[in-house]
Parts: sequence; C-alpha cells; structure tokens
Amino acid sequence: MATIKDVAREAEVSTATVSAVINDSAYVSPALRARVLSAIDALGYAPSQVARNFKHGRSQLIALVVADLANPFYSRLVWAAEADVSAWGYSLVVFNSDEKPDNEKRILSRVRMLGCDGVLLVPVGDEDHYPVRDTRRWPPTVLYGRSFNRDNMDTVTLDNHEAARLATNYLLDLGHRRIGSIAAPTHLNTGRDRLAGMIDAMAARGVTPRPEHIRSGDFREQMAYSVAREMLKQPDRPSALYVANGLMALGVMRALSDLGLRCPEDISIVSTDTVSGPGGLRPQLTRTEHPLEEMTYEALRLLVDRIQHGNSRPPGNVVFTPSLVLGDSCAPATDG
Amino acid sequence: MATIKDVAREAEVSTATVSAVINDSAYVSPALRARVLSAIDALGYAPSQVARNFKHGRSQLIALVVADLANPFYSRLVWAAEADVSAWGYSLVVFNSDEKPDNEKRILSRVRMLGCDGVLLVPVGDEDHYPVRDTRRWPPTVLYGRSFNRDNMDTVTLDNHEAARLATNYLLDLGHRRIGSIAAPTHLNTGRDRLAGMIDAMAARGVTPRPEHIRSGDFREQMAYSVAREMLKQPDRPSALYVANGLMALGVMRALSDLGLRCPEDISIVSTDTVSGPGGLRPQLTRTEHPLEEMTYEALRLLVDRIQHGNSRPPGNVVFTPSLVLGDSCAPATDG
DNA sequence: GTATACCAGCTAAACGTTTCGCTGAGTATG
DNA sequence: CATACTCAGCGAAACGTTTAGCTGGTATAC
Repeated sequence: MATIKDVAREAEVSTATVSAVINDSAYVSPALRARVLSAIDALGYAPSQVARNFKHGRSQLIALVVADLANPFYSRLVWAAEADVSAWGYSLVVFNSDEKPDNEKRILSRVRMLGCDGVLLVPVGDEDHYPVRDTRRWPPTVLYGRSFNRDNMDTVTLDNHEAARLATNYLLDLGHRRIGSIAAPTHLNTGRDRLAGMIDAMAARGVTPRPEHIRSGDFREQMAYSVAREMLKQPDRPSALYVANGLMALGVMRALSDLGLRCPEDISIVSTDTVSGPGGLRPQLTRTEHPLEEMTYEALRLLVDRIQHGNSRPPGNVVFTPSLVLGDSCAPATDG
Repeated sequence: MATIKDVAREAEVSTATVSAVINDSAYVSPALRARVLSAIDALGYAPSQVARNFKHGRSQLIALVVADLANPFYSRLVWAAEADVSAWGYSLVVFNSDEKPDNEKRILSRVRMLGCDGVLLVPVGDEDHYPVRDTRRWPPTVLYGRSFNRDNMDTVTLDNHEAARLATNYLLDLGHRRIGSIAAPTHLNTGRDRLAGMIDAMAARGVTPRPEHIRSGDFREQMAYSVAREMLKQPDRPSALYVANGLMALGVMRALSDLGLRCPEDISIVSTDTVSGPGGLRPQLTRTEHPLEEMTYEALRLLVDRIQHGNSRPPGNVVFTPSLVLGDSCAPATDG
C-alpha cells in the first residue's frame, strides 16, 4: 500500500502538502495540487484511516452490544443502529453477549481495547457487576432498553410498567380474569417492571393472579416453550397470558400448538416488544410495541453528543411510551 | 488514558520491558515483572489496540456487508458471523448496502479506509461494477451467497438451481401444473439460477410455466406483495407458487390474506432460504433451507486463511446443497 | 531602499506501540 | 587472569498521519 510519503516523493512535495490537499486543510497552489492529485492517482493511494485514527486518538467505531442476536428484536436494533451510525459518520461493530454476564465482560474489555468511540449497550448483568463507569477509562456509553439505578449514565428505555399495564388491561377488558404470565428474568428491571405492571393492572380491578400462573422465562423461545407447556398442561390453566417479550410469545405459540390448544379460542396471548413478521401469518400477535427506530435514533443522538462534547451535559434518561397493537391472538373470555 | 510510557515511568523500567511483560514476548525477571504489573494496576492501564494495530498494519476487524439487514436471513447471517468472527479473535463491523450498488461502493471504500483485515460480502451490483480486486489494494474478500464469474475470488454459495428444482418438484409431485414464481432479480446469478431450476424442473415433466405467472421481485416483502397481489387477482391464477426467498414469501402470504385466499387450500407456496420463525405460527412455510451456519463458518474459514496466508492457496469456491423442509403451506392440486 | 506583512510550503515532532540491536554485568572457559 | 559467552534490560527507530512552527521569497507601504 502506498503511503503519504510515497505520494510526496512522487509529486516532489512534502507530506504536509499532500496532507493539506487530501484534507483541504490549507491553501495549496493549483500547480502543486494538480501534481499531488495525479501522484495519488498514479499510486492508487488512499489515506490510512488506521493511522489517522491513531493520530487523533479515535476509531470512528461505535460498538453495539446486544443481549441476544438471535432475537428478532435485536436484529431490528442492529438494522436501525447501522443506519443511524453510518449517517453520523461512524461504523458499527456488533457484539452478542448472549445474555451471559461473562461474555459481556469480555466484550466490554475488547471494546475498550479496540478503542471504540462509544458504546450502545443492552446490559445483561446485574448492577454491581459493571466496572465503574469512570469516564477517564471508559468510552461514552448509553444503556438501551434495560438500565439500572445509576443516575449518572445516559439511558434510553421503555416504560415497561405501562407496557404490561396496557397489555393486561386489554385482556381484562375482554373479560379475562385467570390471567397468567411468562415473565422476564426478575434480576433485570425490565422483568420486574413488566411483572409489576401486570399485577398492578389486575389489582386495580380487584384481581390477583395465581402464583402458579406466573413463571419466569429468560427472554428466549426454548425456555418459554417448556415453561408454557408445563403451565398449560394443568387443568386450571389460565385463559390468557401476558408474555414478557415477542420471542417467548412464539415459544408459547409452539407449546399451544403441541398441546392441541388454539389461539385465541382456547388461550389469548398478549406480548410486549414483538417484532412480528409481516402480515399473512396467523395468528398475528396482539402486543405492545417499542418505538424502536425512535429509541435507537435517540440513543445514538445521546451517544454522539457525549462523544463530541464530553461530560458537559447532565445524563439523559429518555423513557419511551409503548403502544398497543391489535392482532388476532386474543378473544373474549368464555368463563365470565 | 494511561500509556505504556506512564507505566514505564511508574515502574521505573523501559517501555520495552513493559511491552515484554504485557505480551509475554521476552523473559523478564520476577522482580521487574511484579513492579510492572502493579504499575499497570495502579494506573488502570490497558494497551491501546489502535496503536498496536497501527504498528502491525492490521485492524482485527472483519467487515460484513449484507444486501438487506431488514431481511431475517441476513439477520441470521449477522448472528452466525458474529459468533465465528469473535471465535477467530476478530470483531465484526456490519454494513447494509440495502440492495443498492451505490451504497455498496461507498461501503467498500469505507471498509478499505478503516483498514478492515477482511471482507465478507453479499454483492448487490452486477459484475463489472466492482473495483478490480487487486490484492495489493484490497483486503481479502469472500463472496457470500451471490457471486459472479470471477474465478479468482473465494466464494461460498448455494446450489440455487438445485434449490429451485427441489422446491418445484415437490409442487409437481403434489400434482400442481399451473405453477408460477415470484422470482429474484435476474441481474444476479442467484435470481437466474433459481428461475432456471424451476423451469428446468417443470420442463422435465413436460410442463411450461405461463409467462404471466412468472414475475420478478427484488427480494423484499413489499414488492413481492404488490406483484403477487396483481398476479393472483387474475382469474387464471396459478395453483402454486415458487417464491425465490423467504421474505418475499411473507409478502405473498400477506397478499393472499388480503385477497381472501387461503394457503394452502387455494394456493400452495414453496420458497427458498426462509428462516421461519419458531413453530406455532401458521402456516409454516415449506421451503428449501440454506445450511447457513455451515456456510458462514466455511466463508470465515476461507477468509481468515486468506488473511493469514495470503495468496498461496488457489481460490476456493464452495457450493452448498439446500434441503427441502416441509411445512404446511402446500396442498395437493385440486385441478389435476 | 528599507522595513513590514503576508503566505506557500517545508521541517520535524508527536501519537502509543513493538522490536532490533546494543550495553554491561555476570558466568563459564581456557 | 583474560577472554568469550549469555542474557536481562534498555535506547531508539519505525509505523502513517497531522500540525505547530519555521523559512524564505514576494508584495506592499513608507
């Protein structure tokens, strides 16, 4: 690969002049400029971004660390983030912590070594597990979707309590009272809030869910399948389920199908965060949806601002509001 | 951020010694080693990968350039590639060309500037559009899924002709004769091969598809929807469709649903490359599937080998065989 | 004609690492 | 005791850029 020195030699100028031409950072006479340009052309020279970044102490890289790349929700996040990141002039490095705090730790240290300029992180560990977010040592970080009670960090989250409340109220409005849940892990605030929202919504109507109708999943299809299968085998199974995310809802659907139960006739299902495939497949899930694109845009806006302006601004904690999207996975209760 | 010099000063040794300790690249006496380690600890030092990479002329980055990040097939590719890439000690930078040759061009030049060590590319342009793959100037590249007749490049592809043949034969076996196709763009070999495979399979049974039953899509849901809607409105609509990819199959499903047609009762659908959601949703598409994980692993094996050993090995062109996966989107023909 | 101002272009240092080659002390060999 | 050898550790160059500061020539002002 040709270097700036080769170009300088070829054009019989100094490297400073070549640099000035490349970056338009100083006036260069037309004659010299032409010589430089033709030398660049002749040698097929392209400036080394690696060297530039090294010089400037940046990398033009933004890391996206998600909890589970196999989850369509995070696939969409990758899609949205790639678009925004490249619009801001960065490139997106993608990591998958696979819901494992150990992986996340390894990834974060790799992110630091790579010198990524910023990190968009869907955290999977509990709070204490994180290295102190000393801005001297860590690149700017924005937490996405999940957060902990660290008020000194930028976060972009969903009002999970409200999402669960919306979904549960819909079931209550349909007359359901025996409502169960495949919940999210309770060591995450996401899981706690969604469960609390559901229980609060029921309590507001004077209903209490049966403990055996509330089970925790791990956000994944497989475990939701087993847990739902177990729960729905029981004779006193719930007539409706609030499932804490879309992927688990698919697992529940599969369990239903295996048990010969129909949705929505036998069981109504509502979930949160679903990214349904395009229409045509049945049933379409009734769900609360994250405004994913807006959330992603906002997160990257915060991140880029932090990268460019440091700690001048107080931490931003943006909470988005979910909306209920009706599908056909719910039917009125038949048991009063 | 502390640098190696700070550590050296703190430990009262030379930077060379610190480097030796970090990299275990030379013997260092226990005493000095201890001093260095505690200095590293005290300063919270982590070596700058940027500087290292600059020094070594590499970046530890592998670029993945896909044709459409919104397509679940490529989402799965991201998932598989991330896992393999990180197992090889690299990090994955993701780009989305969005099926646009212009974007791809921009992306490739960015990839070069970033100094990525290798590129896994799903090409979207036609052949001539590509910069000469002069190994002096371009990082090692492996073409994935699509290719062109450049026998001097590493490629990993699917036997598209066979995929279409498998799918079409299944429809023929069910008695269908009025078979149509929502095909892939014919400027890509993928599109040409899939269409040819379908037509050849039909020809082998003495059937010829009607021209108006063959329409090209662009791999996306939206266009497949419109095209299918148009085609299926006609009174002489086909009784079965071979759809060239999974995302388009979903578009077709939506069109069916809008037109009040049922699958498989009114129309049978087979597709290629589908990544169906987990079971439970109906109908499950009958499809040929790519051995995606194996393909991805193989592609990265080729790429890493090329990165590490240069051009010593002749180009590898690995072709994988698709397999037919039965769902419930097909029914026997009712019209003989 | 001298002093001043301007400006195009150059020189060289700096960024954080790795690594080649050197030094000098200690040890073995004769 | 002198020479050779070993080897822990050091100094400094090199990687490809950017950029602060300098130089020397030309134009302007008096």
